[in-house]
Amino acid sequence: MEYPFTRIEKKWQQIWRERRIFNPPDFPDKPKYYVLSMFPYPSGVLHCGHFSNYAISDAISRLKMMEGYAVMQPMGYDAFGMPAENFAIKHNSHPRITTEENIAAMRVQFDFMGFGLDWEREISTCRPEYYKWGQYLFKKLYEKGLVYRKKSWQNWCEECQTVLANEQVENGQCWRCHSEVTQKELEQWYFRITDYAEELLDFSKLIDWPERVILMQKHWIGKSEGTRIEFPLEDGSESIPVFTTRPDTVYGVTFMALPPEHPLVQKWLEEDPDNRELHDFCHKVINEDKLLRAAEDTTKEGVFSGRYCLNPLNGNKVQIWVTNYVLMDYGTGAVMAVPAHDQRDFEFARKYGIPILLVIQNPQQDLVLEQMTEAYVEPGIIANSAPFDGMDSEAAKAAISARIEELGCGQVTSTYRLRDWGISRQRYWGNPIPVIHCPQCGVVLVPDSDLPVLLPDNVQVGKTTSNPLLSVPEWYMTVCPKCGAAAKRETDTMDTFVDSSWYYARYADPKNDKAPFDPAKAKHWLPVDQYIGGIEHACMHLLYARFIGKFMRDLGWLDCDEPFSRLLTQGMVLKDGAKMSKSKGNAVDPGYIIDRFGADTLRVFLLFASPPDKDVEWSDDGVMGAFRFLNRVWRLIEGNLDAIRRGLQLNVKLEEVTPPLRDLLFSTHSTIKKWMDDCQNRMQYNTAIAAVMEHLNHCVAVKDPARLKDSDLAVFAEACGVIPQLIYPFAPHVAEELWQMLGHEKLLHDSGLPACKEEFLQRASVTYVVQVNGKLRGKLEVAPDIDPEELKKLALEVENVKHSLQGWTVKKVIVIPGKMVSIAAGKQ
RNA sequence: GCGAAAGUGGCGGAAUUGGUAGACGCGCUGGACUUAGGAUCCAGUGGGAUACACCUGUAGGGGUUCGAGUCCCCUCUUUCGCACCA
Repeated sequence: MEYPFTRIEKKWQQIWRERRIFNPPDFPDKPKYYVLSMFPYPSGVLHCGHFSNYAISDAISRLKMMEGYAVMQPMGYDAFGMPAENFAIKHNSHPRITTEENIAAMRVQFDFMGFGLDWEREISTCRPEYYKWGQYLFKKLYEKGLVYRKKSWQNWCEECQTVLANEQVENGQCWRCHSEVTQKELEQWYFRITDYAEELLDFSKLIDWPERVILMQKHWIGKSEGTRIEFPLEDGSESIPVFTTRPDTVYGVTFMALPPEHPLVQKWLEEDPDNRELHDFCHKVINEDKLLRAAEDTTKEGVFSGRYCLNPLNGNKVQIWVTNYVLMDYGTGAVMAVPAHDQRDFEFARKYGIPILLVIQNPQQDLVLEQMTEAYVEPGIIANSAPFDGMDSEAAKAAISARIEELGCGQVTSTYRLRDWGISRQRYWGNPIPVIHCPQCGVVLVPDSDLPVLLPDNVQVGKTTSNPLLSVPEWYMTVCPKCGAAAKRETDTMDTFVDSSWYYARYADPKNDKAPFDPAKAKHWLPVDQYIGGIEHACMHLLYARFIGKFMRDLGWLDCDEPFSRLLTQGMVLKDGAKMSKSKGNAVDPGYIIDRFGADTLRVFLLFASPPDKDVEWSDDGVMGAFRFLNRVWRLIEGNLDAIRRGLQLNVKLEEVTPPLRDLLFSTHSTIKKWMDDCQNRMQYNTAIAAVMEHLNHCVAVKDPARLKDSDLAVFAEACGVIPQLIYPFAPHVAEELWQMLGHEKLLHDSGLPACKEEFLQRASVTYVVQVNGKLRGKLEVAPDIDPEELKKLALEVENVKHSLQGWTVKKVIVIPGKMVSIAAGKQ
């Protein structure tokens, strides 16, 4: 017989809805707990990965409710973006329509699972009431000088017909469609995330973020400390700033390396239209595949520009080369080349016969220039550097930097690998950038009263090769809000990561039509206490959201430094070792599983299969195992209902409990203890469930419960009676039903945590293991408070121990309280 | 190349501070029961062996320790992130 999961699940979903247990007020009288899962893109289907994510967040949420918190667990849709646009093209429809249809379809699936979500707070980023405030936020950023426009070489995805931010390029491919990313020169809007680089490196306010994610962000931001030095051009007209982490090698500079994109190089190209060599080289390199050009094994190439600059420290003439190995967008976009002490410069200098000058000597073994096959990059003793000779090179870094600052030709500084966030997208289905381009006034922000800039509906989606909004003149043709002249709207839309960089705050006040949210409400609910999502967003969404969170704090809208206190990166759901996907044909339909075994079974399976942060390997048999477990729980309680209900009225009198039930009593309380530790401290639900299974096995083993004497019956009833509480976070529907059957009035979220009573954790006897030289040789059942000396004596008298000690001499006996006696013996 | 994490039965995974390796589940083997089910219950299940005083075993090799899956050194493999960052 299978337990009636369909009836039960429907019933409790309805009761929860009616009692509004998942709809906390704005200012609850209990302490708050904010649980958030990264919102999904509305594809129309929830797959196993979603369910695994939400099963985890729902378990946390229900646990916190039992613990007495007012829990908010909202849900919404990351609805703008390329996939929606492509989906609509494929179905010959409009993204607005397909997106809303998909949202409706997904809502049904959410409901089937019975997740404790507050649907009154639902948001969808593609609705004007939401994106209006994204535009407002853009304006705030602009007003604070954190938005600018710049023409430069962009990561361009031909397939998606749009640019991509650096974070969105993976191994030279688009993060979404995995087609090759090329370079295109475009004028783009940027958010100055680099202004927050230093603060983004401060991870101290994050309580439980995976070390891995912190490390990834740290590397991504890539702070490096060094010195900025100005190298004046020979003619004195201007100077080239460089950034170096090796100021100790300045005297060894023999050439200057510039990328073709460098403004000075661009200027020279204009001045010397006839310099074919330079023109050809620059043209070739700029149009080269960026990935290829950046590859480490790409041959270093360059041409001499024919110009010189001067080393500010000694006045030496320095050749200026245009090369393919310097990046325009890192540091100052120029490198002082020290071939003796930098491998790249070394290779380049050898290839083009540029002089090499040793300025650091290896203290172990003198370097001889002619014999060097690679650069010497280790610290050493300064040489050929006039006043600094003989100094330790590490000390010289500071000394030479100080000298540079004294001379006024540079300063100690830091530079970051992180670039500003390019947020323009040449796509239709996104939030319009609230800007008007006026021929007279230039860039003009759309006044607040005109927000939102509504996305027009009548766009020829997918038919254009250029920005789709350019096909709607009646939309982009407008008048300048300042001077009234004919003007043109910005036709780029915002990166969808802008939408998701502040949504967590909107949930605190999702229907506000006067502001993005009421700061008082947001300050109450934020930060998010537990955030859950995939690790793929480590350097994208999670970095952007931290940045915008800090910005909103600086506006006074929030009072937390970090939007997400705790982060859990959940694993993927795999089948046959590979990520489930429709294209691979290995996807499992969660709908079928729910129909056949119920939502609780699916949840238990997903949570039991592995710890939350590890991948889950799908297994049909595993689902059966979860189903069997819930059936066993059902049969235990339903089959002994009268006895349990009777026993729950009785008190446990310890002295009257018979030994087998004494063990069950211990099991009840040690299980509660382990369960609490696993759920609250370790966030390891697989072992929490395993502990309940083990306890269930003990309960089931009790024979003829109805005939137990009072104290034994009380123990049995308590043992069984606590199980609904223990499975509530994982299988809430069946838990709630059983809890009600046991006669409880309150719902489980309001039942408090099960109590572990220390006095029942005392056992009548303890098993000690006896080891001889690390090998298990016997066991002892003794009183828990046995005298150690007595215990040693007993251990040495164990038959098997005596036998294995024959011909050996005992050297030491070690007692590990409650666990073992270890005997060290030697040959004598 | 650099950085990080990991490697435990036939499988998913336990072992939290160095203390009985393999909890729990799946699968498998044998049995019981049966209004034959995707049922339930009982027993067994790391590998050996001369099968209850044994040996061996956590990728491989060394080391520390009374005791190592856990700590240290070396090697191998896998996964992930970054990748000319000056």
